[in-house]
Amino acid sequence: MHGMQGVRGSIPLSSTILRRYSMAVAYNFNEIDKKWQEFWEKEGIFRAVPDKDKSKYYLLEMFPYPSGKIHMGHVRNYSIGDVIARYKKMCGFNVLHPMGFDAFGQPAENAAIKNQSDPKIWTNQCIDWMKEELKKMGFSYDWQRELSTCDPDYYKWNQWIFLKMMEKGLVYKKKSLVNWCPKCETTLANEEVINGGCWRCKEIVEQKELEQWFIKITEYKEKLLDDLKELKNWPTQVLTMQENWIGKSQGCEIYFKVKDSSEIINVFTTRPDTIFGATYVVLACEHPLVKKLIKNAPEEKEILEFIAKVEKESKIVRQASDVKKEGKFIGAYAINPVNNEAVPIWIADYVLMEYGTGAIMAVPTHDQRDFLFAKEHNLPMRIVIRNPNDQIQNPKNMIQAYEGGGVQVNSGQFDGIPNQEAKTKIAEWIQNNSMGKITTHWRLRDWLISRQRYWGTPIPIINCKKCGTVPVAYDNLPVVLPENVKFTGTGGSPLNQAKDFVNVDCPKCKQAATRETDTMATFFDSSWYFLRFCSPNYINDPFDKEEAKYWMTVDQYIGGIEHAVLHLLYSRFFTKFFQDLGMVSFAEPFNRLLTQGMVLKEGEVMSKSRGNIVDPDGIIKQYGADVLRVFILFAAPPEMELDWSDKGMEGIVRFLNRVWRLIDEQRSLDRARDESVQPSETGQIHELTRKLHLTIKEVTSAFEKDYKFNTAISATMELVNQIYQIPEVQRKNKTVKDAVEKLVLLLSPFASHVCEEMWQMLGHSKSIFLETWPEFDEAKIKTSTVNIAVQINGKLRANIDVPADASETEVREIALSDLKVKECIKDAQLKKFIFVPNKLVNIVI
RNA sequence: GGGCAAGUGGUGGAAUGGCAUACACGAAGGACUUAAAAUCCUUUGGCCGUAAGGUCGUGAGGGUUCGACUCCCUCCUUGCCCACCA
Repeated sequence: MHGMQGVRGSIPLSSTILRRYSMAVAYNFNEIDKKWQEFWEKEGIFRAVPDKDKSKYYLLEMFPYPSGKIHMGHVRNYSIGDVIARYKKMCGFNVLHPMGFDAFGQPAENAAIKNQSDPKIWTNQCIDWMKEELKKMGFSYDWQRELSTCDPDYYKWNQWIFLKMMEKGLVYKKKSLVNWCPKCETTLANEEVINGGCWRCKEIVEQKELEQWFIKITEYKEKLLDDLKELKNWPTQVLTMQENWIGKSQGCEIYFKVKDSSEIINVFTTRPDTIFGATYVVLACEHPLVKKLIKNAPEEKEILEFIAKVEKESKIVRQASDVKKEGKFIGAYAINPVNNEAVPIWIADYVLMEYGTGAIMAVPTHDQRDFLFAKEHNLPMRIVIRNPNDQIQNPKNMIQAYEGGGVQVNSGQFDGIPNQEAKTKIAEWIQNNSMGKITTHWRLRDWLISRQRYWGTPIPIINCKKCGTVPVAYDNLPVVLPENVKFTGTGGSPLNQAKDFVNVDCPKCKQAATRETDTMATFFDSSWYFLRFCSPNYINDPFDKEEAKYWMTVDQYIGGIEHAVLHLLYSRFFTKFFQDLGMVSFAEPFNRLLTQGMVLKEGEVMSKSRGNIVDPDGIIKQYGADVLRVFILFAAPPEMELDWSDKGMEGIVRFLNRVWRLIDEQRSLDRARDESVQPSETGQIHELTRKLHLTIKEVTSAFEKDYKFNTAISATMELVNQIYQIPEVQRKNKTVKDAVEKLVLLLSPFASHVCEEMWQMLGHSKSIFLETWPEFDEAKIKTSTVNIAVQINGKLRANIDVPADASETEVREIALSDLKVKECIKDAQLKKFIFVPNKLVNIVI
């Protein structure tokens, strides 16, 4: 799933390693990291076992694509998850925190072509490397639950789910276009099409029609939309993006008769209020009527050439903004049903067959794309909605389309009506007079899962000349990928060459038949892995219903914002499907969602092609895992973009060194500490208690509320600074020792290794993660007086001390008697007195 | 083209209607040291002023409010996603 920020290869050394002077970490992090990683593993501290007596907490981070190297995006994602998992454990929850690998996909196959290797061996090697790095970060995973989607024990269930979907009528085959390189004879991903050419050989990419497998996700469109309301703990931006993606819109189909013909063009529009301004009609090149209408027309040959050209262009090129919209008049006219006007029929590359009905009515005055097209081809225009802010009467004077609101003009009986109102009225009038019908349009398309690739789950289908498409029997799953396949990069899917795989007997008629060679898109694999983690070795079903009942739903899911639509939508769809199968009792898989921002360097995304990758492994070698974890959480709030800086990390080294010295000091004080001779509580010590409770409150609220770990960490820094303000003799005080102990507890989710070590140094024998999270006391935070601001006409003029929770009358008296305030007011009239308890007052004069 | 975000000191960021710049980095000066590192102390938004203090200031412009980084409108810039990368 992750994989954007670079794969194994020539990774430049971090500049940090090359810098001559760098801050030294005060403790032996190599030894400490290793010691505690082994301890956690050996003691099984983070192993998850169902326990009915304990509340469960399922924390999941999006699993990675095994590129071989972890990148800063992974470090960020998994550090955020890890601190939450450790915190929840300390709060007494039974935590499930698993990790696995989204192991199918194109990079393995591309590597196979390049090195003549086996994608399986390559992938497993990458998984080993990556696991090693993840372990070095000290993340609290239950490795016993590790899974890999390229394992037949996993992808067997992809096939099982596919067949179940087929049983429920959710699977079908349809012709669909793919990017095709005629030289390599292979399908290409959008990202492999570079400036319209093949990434490998630069040949111009064509569009080719292939029979492909689709999943009817559209059957679930209403539920997918409605249930978004239930997702109260999802970021609103993700909800909005999903809502737009599903794209429910009320619109209208309008029937245009073709002049001197019995044919009818059905156009779809969301703007029926502009129908009187429709001055031409545009069909997609693939529209079935086009070939009929141009038959025997004088321009037929020219038009066919144009269509052939457009069909070769990739979808990306067709929708790109910088390309000039091209089109051709096809010599026929259509009748606008509302005013019986004959308007020309055009074809153009910017109208897509997949959207709406593949035909549009063009209103150049009120749609910018139509406007540009009409200007380019000198087509007529008519204003039908009056822009209240300008007086343009003649459409020739318009410099762009007016897409805003206003009253109807040139619209027959609807003139003078606001267009929002006219939208419904016109649609109803059209429907009542059989000129069209009101429809609901959805933007969501069915999901194309076919890939003409080797390294994916084989689609469990046998194609028989006699019986058609025959599903593989459940008992015969998994359909295992054949080995010893040649990877040439040409000639279609490598599976076609695997004769033993392809040639089989039809399960129905036992005659010779062929196996389907398309594999599944990897999004299929990742749409249900969160359920598999509940029982990763279960053999009777994709997952054990009882285990899933205990662990699901995922309490906190964390991953990149780039998955806001696709992965998250597919996972929601699968869950609803499992609900309909009676396998789960809930409709939504992820209770709370956190989408973390990208990791940048100097304002640019870290990527191999930019050559600005900072390798986490180098940072771990130089500073240890804790420094990296704390820094990446400190540098920015989780959902924001994070600008990497090598320098900033030295601040964290300094900070952890300061904490280490405090603990070291307390340890030596412990030896000499005399309980009976406690230094007396000074004001500073009293203040420290208050600060401690404030800090506990702040850090706890970061975990419970907004995950602002950057400010949580800065709060612990302030606490440390305050402890250092206390003279060394006073630090013998038990209150200081208590504060230091609590500090270590507060920091342990972040700097886990060194905190375990420090906890031991402070004389504890049990793992810090088996301790209880500290609680704060609101009474200890309260003070007797507060300092509040005095504003005069909104400008800060003075600060005054008032008793905490003082009344307005009291504060007013103190404020008005303040010398500075008096001087500012002089003899001006007091108009208003604004009072915000414990914060400020504003005197308006 | 569509959708979603973000814009605050030299830098990362803090403050979500109430004292703008917490915390950290960097920089400058000082203490310690034979020296360096480490550590500790001081200063650090702009402008005016010796100072007290004043004044401007959160991408630009407008609006709402006693009060706006925060809410509303218009615009600019940057980043991310858009169905075969994952």
